[in-house]
Amino acid sequence: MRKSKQEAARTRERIVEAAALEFRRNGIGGTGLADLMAAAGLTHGGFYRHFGSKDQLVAEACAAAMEAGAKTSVTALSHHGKRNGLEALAANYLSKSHRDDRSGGCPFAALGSELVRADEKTRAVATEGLLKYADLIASQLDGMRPDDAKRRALAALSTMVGALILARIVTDPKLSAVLLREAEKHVSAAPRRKRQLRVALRQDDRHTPQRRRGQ
Amino acid sequence: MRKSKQEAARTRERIVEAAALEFRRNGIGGTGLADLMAAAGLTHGGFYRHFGSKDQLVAEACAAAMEAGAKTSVTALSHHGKRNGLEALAANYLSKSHRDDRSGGCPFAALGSELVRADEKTRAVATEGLLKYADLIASQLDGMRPDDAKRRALAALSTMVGALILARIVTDPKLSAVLLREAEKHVSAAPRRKRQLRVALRQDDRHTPQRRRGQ
DNA sequence: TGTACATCAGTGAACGCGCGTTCACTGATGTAC
DNA sequence: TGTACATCAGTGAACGCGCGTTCACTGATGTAC
Repeated sequence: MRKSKQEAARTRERIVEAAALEFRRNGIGGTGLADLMAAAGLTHGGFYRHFGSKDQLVAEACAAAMEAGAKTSVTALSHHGKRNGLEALAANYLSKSHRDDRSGGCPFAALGSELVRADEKTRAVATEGLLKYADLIASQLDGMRPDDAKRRALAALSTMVGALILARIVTDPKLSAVLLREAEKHVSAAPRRKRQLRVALRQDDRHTPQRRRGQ
Repeated sequence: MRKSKQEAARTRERIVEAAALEFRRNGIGGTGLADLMAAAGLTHGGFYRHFGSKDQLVAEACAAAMEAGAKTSVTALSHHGKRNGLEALAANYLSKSHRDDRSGGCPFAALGSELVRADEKTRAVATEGLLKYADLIASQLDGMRPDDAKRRALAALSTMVGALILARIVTDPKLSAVLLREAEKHVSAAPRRKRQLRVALRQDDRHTPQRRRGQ
């Protein structure tokens, strides 16, 4: 029953992809290797031909989920309409469809409190993914100094992850929707508001010439 | 070996309190009933004299953790110095000591992604806790219409929960600190900024008489 | 290029282990008279 | 108030179960000559 190297490599990828889905759907602790291998179309015995332990798969599946999440966001960016990039990202992330699709969504929201207790390797992978995602957000914050943008991106990411988790926990659908909506407003409005404030204050300092003229 | 009703009631409370700690420390799935009963100074056999199932304990422990979390925040409010209430709450929640004390901290941050998969009863308890906590935050947002305050409180809570989870996952201590700091700035600065903006715009509309005078 | 042999991907049974849950038992507490 | 009995909090062994992991086995693939 030996398979070719090519086939074996494809099998391995299939296991990682199935794991990335199943871990996010049922949690890491809630997903058994037998179920997982079955989801990849295999029996559980073959698992250790590809991975040294479940923990190793966890790290790889986490990396795959991070990659997929970033890809989804890039797609959301390229497909958005008149809104700016940050608003498009926030609207996509804080949508009801994302809330209701745990297995295909953000790994931080799906696995957050399990990742806290994961081993060093997995947490390092998650850290790298977080930085990549933050950079993606920061790249959409034009008109800010790069390090300001990055810091603001981290705050935006915190808000999005927190809101998505809370929106998934809550039993009241209305409250769930409010959580998503308010986070979206908060995330996408803040930078504009800041700019607006800066403008307002500058006009104030300089005595708002345009309005003066009209007065 | 029968114990008096009073003693039994105290035992029950001890189990719930131990569970509230252990679940947050090791996760719900990661905490066995035997460990838990041992932590309460008992053997595991007696568990079912007090609870119908582990799930029932999960719901009660979740409620207890919510209660404790709210209490901590109220304490933080009463002990704060010159800062306003929201800043005191955010500083307390987003402190390194909270980050490093999972077992005594916010249940949403400690159990977030496990609560998503918890049963209806537990999620209802969590929902109630969330609303209580949001009200507490909202009560510190003076100068806003009550429903605006409540909505903003939900966004602030999302940011705090998300930031704390991410700060706990991340392997880089510097990044962890930045996550906390930026979230704190974001949460506690936003309302003030908004007020400032409103003031600036109003002054602008009314032609800022004071500044004019000095001009 | 053809042959003989080693490799190893995948199967399915089995391993020890810890889990949630059950149960017979103990003996102090609570209750009925 | 005292006595006899039922209750039941807590113990410790045992239950079936699913977990991660191991292993003997199969047979197609890869390799050495």
